[in-house]
Amino acid sequence: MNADAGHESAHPTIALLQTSSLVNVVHGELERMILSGRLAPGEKITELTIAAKLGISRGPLREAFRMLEEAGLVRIAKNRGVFVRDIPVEEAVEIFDLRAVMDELAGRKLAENITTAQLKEIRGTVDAMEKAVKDKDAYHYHLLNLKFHDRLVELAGNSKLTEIYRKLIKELSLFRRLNLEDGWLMPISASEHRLIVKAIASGDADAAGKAMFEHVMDSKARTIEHNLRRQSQAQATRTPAAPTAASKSASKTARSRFAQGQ
Amino acid sequence: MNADAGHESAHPTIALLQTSSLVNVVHGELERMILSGRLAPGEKITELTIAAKLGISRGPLREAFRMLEEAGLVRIAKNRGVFVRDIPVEEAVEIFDLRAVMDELAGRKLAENITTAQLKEIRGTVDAMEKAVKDKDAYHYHLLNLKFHDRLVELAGNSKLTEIYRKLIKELSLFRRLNLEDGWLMPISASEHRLIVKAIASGDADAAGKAMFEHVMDSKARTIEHNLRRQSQAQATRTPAAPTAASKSASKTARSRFAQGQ
DNA sequence: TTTTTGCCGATTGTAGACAATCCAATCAAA
DNA sequence: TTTGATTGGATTGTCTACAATCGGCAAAAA
Repeated sequence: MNADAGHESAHPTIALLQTSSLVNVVHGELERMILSGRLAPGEKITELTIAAKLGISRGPLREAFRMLEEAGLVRIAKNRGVFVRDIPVEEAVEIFDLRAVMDELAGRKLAENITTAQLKEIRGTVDAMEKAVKDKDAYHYHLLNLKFHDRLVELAGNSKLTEIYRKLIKELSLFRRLNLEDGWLMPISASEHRLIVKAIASGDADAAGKAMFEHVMDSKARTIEHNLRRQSQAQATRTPAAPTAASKSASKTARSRFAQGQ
Repeated sequence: MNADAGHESAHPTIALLQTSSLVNVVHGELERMILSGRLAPGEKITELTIAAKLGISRGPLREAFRMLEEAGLVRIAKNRGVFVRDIPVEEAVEIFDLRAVMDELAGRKLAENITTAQLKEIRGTVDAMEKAVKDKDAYHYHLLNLKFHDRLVELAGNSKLTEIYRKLIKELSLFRRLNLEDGWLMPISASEHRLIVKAIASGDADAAGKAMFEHVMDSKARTIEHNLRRQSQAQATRTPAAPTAASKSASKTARSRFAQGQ
């Protein structure tokens, strides 16, 4: 009977078995499939299909679905099934507004508490982002951008903030018009990241908070504009082309009103 | 084939059956039991007990538990069971900081968009709160205070903000030291509510945001102070009294380290 | 042709059964 | 007395089976 009651620091694979049940594993797997787009927004998820594919029964699967529902990634319609959620523009806008004040809070905390080692790490990420811009590697830039913001929020030291922030980011990734089909948003925002880091490094909480806030709001504006452009453009090609084919494919892919929030 | 496909506005009880499964009902019931304190923080919830009490099988119950876990109200420890979560002070502080910026956002939006009818409604709630203060009815005041803030956030018109706000409030109610044992916090904050309403009514977004922010931070400070006082006082009575009896009761009540977040 | 009605396959909702794991009490040994 | 192993009861994890519901298709009626 030494220090820890129980088995805190066992062998990693043992610890995994002790903490992870089938439900947890399946939940993680489904989340990855959804966030990667392998399960597309609006798509219906049939229990038996997934259960057979993963080689498990429906019980744990249904528990995982309930977790994903609470996380806002799927929608469960009684007697009808589970659908990957499709975030409407209005909700995306709301999330941006919320993110903005959360990032602002993160910026303020960071300006007050960040260490030089952490600053160095962040600068490294920004360097990598600028390199990705030079290489015109939009996908890599996208990943680095996610990492940049996630790390900043994490370093702010408020775990609840981090938790909610990540939840929102996951939901936002279901706003499909944002990142699919014609590549990721091109990095107009690259230079803003330098400004953010600079403001944080200066220790000026107001400036850092404002830099973060404005950055998110800019991102919001770009996303909306991008969305409007895509929408009108899609309508322009669809209307004169083949209206029947469009409605046909809409009913064919098991997309439905159940995908969106109520 | 008129307007709505399907059955939008059916008879209320029918609509209930169409949307609510056992899982939803049980989830709501458990949530009420937890938030009301009938299931206390740290307490273990045994599946069979609840299942028998509600007259259902374990399947839907387990799904409801997963939802509650994701909502942060319970903690599931593999092979060990479900425990009502006990929010530690540090987490409560984090929630307050987060709430502060969310309420600030709400205040700003309200200053820009609130209608006179809504203002009247809010003023009515504040009136009721002041009456409760006069009557020294702390419990009623507590309820009105919750309603006041909840309604303000709701009127801000950002449904995602509302959703997260409510989630945080629920979690915060599991910070048991906050509201139990020696009555609710006495309403030192009563006059601040008038200031908030006044700032919102003036249409000054900065002022309204600041008023909301400061109010939450004051609430945070009071809560921490209150908590520290309770803690030292509890220690003072416990240490000289009966140490063995204390440890005994601690093991008797099925409270455990699994109740808190990791 | 258009609408309606009844049926059938497919899918989900719930319950019950079995296997795996944990906790506590008991007992043996130092 | 304390430490360690063992064993039995209780509880959870998972699976399978059955009941309820839904959506689509075809046949019948208008």
